[in-house]
Amino acid sequence: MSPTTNESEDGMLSEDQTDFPLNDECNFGGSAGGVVLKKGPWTSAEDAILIDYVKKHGEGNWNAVQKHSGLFRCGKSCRLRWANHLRPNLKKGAFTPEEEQLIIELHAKMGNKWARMAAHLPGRTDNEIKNYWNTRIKRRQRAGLPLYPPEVCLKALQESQNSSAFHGGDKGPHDLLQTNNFEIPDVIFDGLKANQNALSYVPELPDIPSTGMLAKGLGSSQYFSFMPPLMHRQKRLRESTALFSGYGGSIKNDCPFDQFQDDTLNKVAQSFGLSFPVDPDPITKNSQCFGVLPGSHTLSNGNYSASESTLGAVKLELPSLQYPESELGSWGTSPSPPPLLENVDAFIQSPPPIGRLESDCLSPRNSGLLDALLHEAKTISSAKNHSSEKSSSSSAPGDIAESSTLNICKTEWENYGDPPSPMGHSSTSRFSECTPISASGSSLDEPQPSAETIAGSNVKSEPIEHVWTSEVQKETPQLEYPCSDTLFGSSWLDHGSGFDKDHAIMTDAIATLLGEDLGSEYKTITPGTSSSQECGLGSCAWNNMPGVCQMSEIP
DNA sequence: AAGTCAATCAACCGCATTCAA
DNA sequence: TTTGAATGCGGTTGATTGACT
Repeated sequence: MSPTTNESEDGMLSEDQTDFPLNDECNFGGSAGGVVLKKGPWTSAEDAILIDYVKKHGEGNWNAVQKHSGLFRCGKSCRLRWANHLRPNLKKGAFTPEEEQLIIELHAKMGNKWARMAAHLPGRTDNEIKNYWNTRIKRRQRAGLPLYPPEVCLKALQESQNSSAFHGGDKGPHDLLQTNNFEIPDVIFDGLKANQNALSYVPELPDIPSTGMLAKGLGSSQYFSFMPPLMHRQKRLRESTALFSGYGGSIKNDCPFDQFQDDTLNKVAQSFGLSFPVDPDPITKNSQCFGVLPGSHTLSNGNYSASESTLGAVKLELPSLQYPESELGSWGTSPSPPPLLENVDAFIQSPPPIGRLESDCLSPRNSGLLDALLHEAKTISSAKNHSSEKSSSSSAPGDIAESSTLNICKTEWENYGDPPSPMGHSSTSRFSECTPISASGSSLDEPQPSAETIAGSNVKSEPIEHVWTSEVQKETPQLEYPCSDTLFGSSWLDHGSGFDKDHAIMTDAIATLLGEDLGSEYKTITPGTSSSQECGLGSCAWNNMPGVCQMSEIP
């Protein structure tokens, strides 16, 4: 596309481009010194003026351009034009395959840090990269393809682990793994594994950086199905704060979940940010799952537009969930799921410590990712199950405060979560999407490999455009369901009286949240161990999911 | 050939950060 | 320390183009 339009123009002012109102911040209240600033495409003459100005004065001080050059453009526009089109050494044309690969890798590590990514691509601009990426996302989403090729995930993972191993979580020497301010040391996960039983509670974890998300093992392409709605991160913070301010602020004291009404569910649904890559009718199913009525504005508010609902569209940007360090500390806010289920275990198996509840309750800054999902599930469900014994000392610390009012949440969840097929999307794949994939087609539901296994050569790379479909899952002859001890952490049952109950609570809540289909695929492993009557969730098909509705049957 | 739709790209917009007065 | 301007960044929008029907 030509960077300029109307080459015949003199580049100064044209009637049709200057008579509209100007209202952005670079217009100095609509004009600069009474001069209406021009907007719209640049002309070659304007380019020439700008180039000449920069030659004389150098870059910067863009607001002075208009004053000194007679160019009726605001400083921001000048800067953008220069940076994106006029500065020397800009590389034009399509991205090379190498560049594309690098973009993918960088995005897997950085998220939507276009400027930083551009720094790794000489001659390319952040705008170019951003446009490319957005186009690519749309394309892949439309095709139902995973966002990240498996090899990218693996590479990221390996690099991360190398970084962790050799640098103890410090930044590796390779800038590809350069961390932003939001990245937590990889050692945290190591510590989680090592101290899984010792950890009292995971909320001590700071925000899991999206940056390291893939690198930390959950980089499965399928993972993008859990991508939260993409918002400007500051907006997210603000909005989520506002979103839950009614809860967060009150939760400390009263946890007034009487507010947890229908719109609350909508909000929680938003916070989960669930989307379904190939779900033919995600709106409906999401709605069913989360109690969002079809047609509700909530989904669109949650950045799921009807037109793009299938995939959450461009909003599905995984690693960019990066919050300032100042925002870290509440595990429930973790923007990313833990890389492996064993880390999920660590996240969900331990009861919250006293004093953490306020930040954990309903996870003010929900990631929409699995850990948050699980956490909220646990929180909600715990409320129900503990409500009658909130004073019981057997309850895990923190549960007490959750109890009574959260019960309302659960009730609401049940009200909304009971439709026979809340998600219409295999919950097996739900979990699969949150776990590293063995590209050989083996299911993620297979016994969860260690991070080392995933990182290692055991994992065969798939073609970049590998499609993760239900067929792939079906190829897996058996879904060796990681049972409760694997999926949810053995310590659930190992920690004494409170934990087996929590275990059931947790899984029950997951069932409530995720819907019915999970059971169907697990049924092949432990068939017929339960019937719907066993489940208090009515039509909940989780009855077929061992370790969920039949949790008590797990030894 | 005309109309429609999707892809692409440039530019805009709003917000956050930085920095100097 | 405060304030406001300058700058940077990321998300979004709208125009253009090309493919398809």
